[in-house]
Amino acid sequence: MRFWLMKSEPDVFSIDDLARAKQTGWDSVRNYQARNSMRDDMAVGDLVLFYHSNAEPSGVAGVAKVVGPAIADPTQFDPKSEYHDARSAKADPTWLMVTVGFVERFDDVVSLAALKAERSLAGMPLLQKGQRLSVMEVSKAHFARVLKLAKAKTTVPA
DNA sequence: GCCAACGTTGGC
DNA sequence: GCCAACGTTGGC
Repeated sequence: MRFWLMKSEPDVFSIDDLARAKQTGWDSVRNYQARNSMRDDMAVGDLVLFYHSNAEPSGVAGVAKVVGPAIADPTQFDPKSEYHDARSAKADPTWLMVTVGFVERFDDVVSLAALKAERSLAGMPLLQKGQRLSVMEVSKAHFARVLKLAKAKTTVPA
């Protein structure tokens, strides 16, 4: 299995929203690299760090899990959606989404500052200058380290 | 609100 | 295919 980090603005959809909803289609991704990760590299059962961006503070707020494979993102076909894409054909959708389920909400967000202060996380893609991807892979070691910083109940399978 | 960094678009 | 202009992300 693989490990991931997915960003969401908590004003739009937070870890608490996911806890209430139990699961959600990770729609509205409009970046090809992120789409390709969902389409080609994510599998049901993979674990996800749920990251709050543009937040106070920004950081990892909990754990989620991939519970459904990449399927067409319905917002691309909705003319009323701000994510509508008139160029996308139903037979060959441009944009995809996986379904993500709730696993755990951390008692305290592991802030970006705390992640940066952790030397063993220095190689994390999230912490590299200029990166803006909303879906990115996390190594097992980095994933486990973040869980430890969060005093998480979730554990990484052996 | 500012702005650095990066992705996308479109003219040529 | 190049690259300038523009749009978006996201920390601060």
